[in-house]
Parts: sequence; structure tokens; C-alpha cells
Amino acid sequence: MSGETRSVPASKTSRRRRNRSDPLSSELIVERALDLTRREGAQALTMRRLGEELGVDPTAVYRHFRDKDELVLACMDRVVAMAYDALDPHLDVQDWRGVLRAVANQSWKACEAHPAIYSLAYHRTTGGPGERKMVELLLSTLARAGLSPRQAVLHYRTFADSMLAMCGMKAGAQSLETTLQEKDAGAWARIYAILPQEEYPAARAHAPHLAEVTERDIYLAVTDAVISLIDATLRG
Amino acid sequence: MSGETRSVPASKTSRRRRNRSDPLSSELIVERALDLTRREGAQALTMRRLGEELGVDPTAVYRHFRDKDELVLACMDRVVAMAYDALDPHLDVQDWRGVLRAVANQSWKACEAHPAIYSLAYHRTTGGPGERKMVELLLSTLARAGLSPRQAVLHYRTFADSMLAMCGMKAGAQSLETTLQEKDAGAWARIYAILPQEEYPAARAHAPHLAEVTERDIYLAVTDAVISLIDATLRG
DNA sequence: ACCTGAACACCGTTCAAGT
DNA sequence: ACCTGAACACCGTTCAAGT
Repeated sequence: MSGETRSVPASKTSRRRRNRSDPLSSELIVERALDLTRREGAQALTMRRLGEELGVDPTAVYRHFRDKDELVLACMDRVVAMAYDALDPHLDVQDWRGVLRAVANQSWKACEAHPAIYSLAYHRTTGGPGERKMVELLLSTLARAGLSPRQAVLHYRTFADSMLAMCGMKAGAQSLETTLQEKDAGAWARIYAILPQEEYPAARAHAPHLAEVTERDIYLAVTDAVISLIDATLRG
Repeated sequence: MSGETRSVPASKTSRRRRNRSDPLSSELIVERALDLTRREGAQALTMRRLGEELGVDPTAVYRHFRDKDELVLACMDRVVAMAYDALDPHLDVQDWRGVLRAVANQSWKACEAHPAIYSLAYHRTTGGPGERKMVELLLSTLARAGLSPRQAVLHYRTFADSMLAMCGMKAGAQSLETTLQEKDAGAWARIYAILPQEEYPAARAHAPHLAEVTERDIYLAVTDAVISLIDATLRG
């Protein structure tokens, strides 16, 4: 109970203790877990730290989630649901390109807002309401655009997987410890700018441009490429 | 020193002990780490377990790698180097589509062979020789195809990132514990096949097809989409 | 019914000590 | 020069016990 020298913010003893009249709930746990990871990154999401955040014994969370994996998936589904809810309600469902672009855009925002959760769960199936609504929207949009069920499924997955993969990769990079982040970020400059000219002429020549391309540029390029692919299928 | 009931293969006391005449080396450590993760997955890669594999005290590895991160990056670079070396030496460097497809294909094989390492490091910069040779090959290929330096860099990163992101996502899924893997794999069938018809008509209707699409189909679709994008840039 | 707290079997990493 | 082994500060999770 004596003050640990961990990088915990202000006070120590049950700073956020709930009063006994509002019992722990899955919703509250997810909310606090998202607060915590958003503020302090993926490595802050430990059961002990989360218990502290909730003013509760670390193991109390196990009354609401079987294990940490269930908790992470619940958080991910919440993030997906928030992205869904952030979609413009006046979206024209006939404009399939517009729907796909809007989904891609909100997913990007979601993974920027919650990189830690995204990096932990982007490749998982949550099975939750957020995911279900997103799947329904995309499949119905592609079916309405004129794709056969077989094609709609292939292109739904191509779109969703490429989007999730790109967001997940970015989120993974973003939720590294800051020391590792700097190490990776500086690599292009540190390494590629000083490669031997004879052995790596192209890398050397392009090094100054390598740092100019943004993650966002790349994301938009991939998204557009997949949209063009779907377009070609619809027309051919 | 007494036999632990961990899921360790055969014997216990220094099964693979090296004789003192071949000292530990970075190469040997990387090789054994790849063996280990390939056989037993990402969660087997602990310093203690690796020490056991090498017949050496766990902390001896710290003499060759500053920390576990350095070790993982070295392993990743070796995997990339092996993918590079597996490229057909008779590849026609004028045929940029052929080069890109070959690289995509070998990367896929590499991430299937070493999902654990891939999932740990696909979003990182290794700065090693494997990565450098791959970058050089792709940049020089795109430059020779006729892209300006600015365009070559954008399209190199679009291609490389989408490829790595897709491989990394697959690797992440593949290197989950088997119990979680089954949980996720069965989700489409368990969840989407029984969704309420009124609320999720499209998901329900497409559920039978969802399981038919393979990861490989999706990977090829994304790769082709990016190649088409580059093609359009070259012609437009 | 719900939460607590000790305990277990792990981690990565440091550092003084051994050879 | 290189490796060892104890130790430190963590993990997720279980389960008997408390209220």
C-alpha cells in the first residue's frame, strides 16, 4: 500500500472510487479501459491498473469478463460502434463509393483515437453489435450496387480487410513505446540516407522523398485502389 | 532445476548444450529463435525459453542483443532476407508487374512460414540487410518502369505497406493461441448465420458465402488492386 | 450477489559474481 | 571475454474467504 514509484498520475488511494450505489458494469469497465488506453497506451492496460482506475480490486473485473481477451474485444467493438455512429446519417446508400469512403474515413479516425485497442484487436472478430452493424452496412451497400452475393462477399472482405490491416498497422506503430516509435521513425533518415551509393543506388536516390509520404496518403491510395477494383468488377 | 511441468519437449537438462568451442553468436540465436517460434508460436519466445533452446543461461542472450526488441527485429530481417533470396534469380527486372507479384508471393510464403515473428515485427523498420535489399529492388523496379521519384516513393510505400499490412494481419490471426483462433474462425458461422433476419438481412443472406472466401483470395485482390493503381498512374 | 486478497506461475531485465 | 544466477518489478488468473 505504500506509494509505488510507478508513473501513476496524481493521488494513490482509490482516487476514483465509485460509491457503492453504482456497481461495476461491463459498460463502465469498457469506458474506463478506453479512457486508460487512450491516455497511456496499450501497455497501461493491465488488470491491476484497470482495477485502480475503477477504484476496485483488480480481480473484480473477472466478474464481468471471462478474461482479458474478452475485455479487449468488448473495447474494440465499442470503438467500431462509435465509428459507425459517427457516420453521416444523411449518407446516400445508393452512392456505394461514398459509403465506402465514409467508412474508411471513420475507421481511420477511430484508430487514431484508440490506437492501443485497435492494435490489440483489429485482426479479431468481436461478434458484437458494432461489428454486426458495420458488416450489414457494407454488405447491403455492395449488394445494392449490383454485385452478386459471391462477389459482394469477396469485395466486402477485400475492402474491410485492407482497411483494417492498414489501420491496424498504423495503430501498432502508434502504440509502441515512444522510444521505439522514435527509433523506427528516424530509420529512413538514419539508414537509407547514408547507404552506399554503389550497392543501393535507388534507395539512396529516393531517400529524401521517403520521409515525405504520409500514412494518410498511403491509406487513401489503398482505399482508392480497392474502390477502383470494385468499380471494374461492376462494369466488367 | 527440478523438472518443471511446462510443455517442454523431451529431456530437460541442457538438451541442446553447445560444446564450449562454438560460442554463442547473433546468427545462432536468431536461427534458434526462428526454430522455436516456428514450432511453438509467438508466446514461446521468452528469454528463458530461448536460453533453454540454446543450452545457455537466459540472460546470456543480452550479451548479443540489447533487449528482446532488437532480437525480434533481427529475426524479422532474417525472414525478409530469406524471402528476398527465394526470388527467382531470372526475374525480368523490366517486367515490373512480375517483380511485384513475385515479391508479394514470397512475402506471403514468409509470413506463413514464420507467422509469430511476422506478427511481432511486420510494422517495424529493421534497418537490416534483408529490408535494404527489398527496398532497393522495389524502388529501382518502379523507377525503371517510368515513375518519377515522388511517384515511385508513393507507390513503393503503397505496395509495400498494403502487402505487409495484409501479411501481418494474417500472421497475427495465425499466431493466436489455438483456442482463440478457433473462436474467431467459427465466428462467421456461429454469429452471422443466426442473426435476426429483419435487423441484418444482408449479413444473413451472405453468411453462407462469407466462409468461402480465403485469405489468399483477398490478398491477391488487394495486390492486384495496387498493381492496377500503379498501372493507371504510368499510363495517365 | 458481488468483491477482496493472497497466492501461483509466469514475464523482461539488471548486475554482481564467477570462470 | 563471456556466461551465470539471484533478484527486482512486473504480468494474468484462480480461488478461498469475506461482506
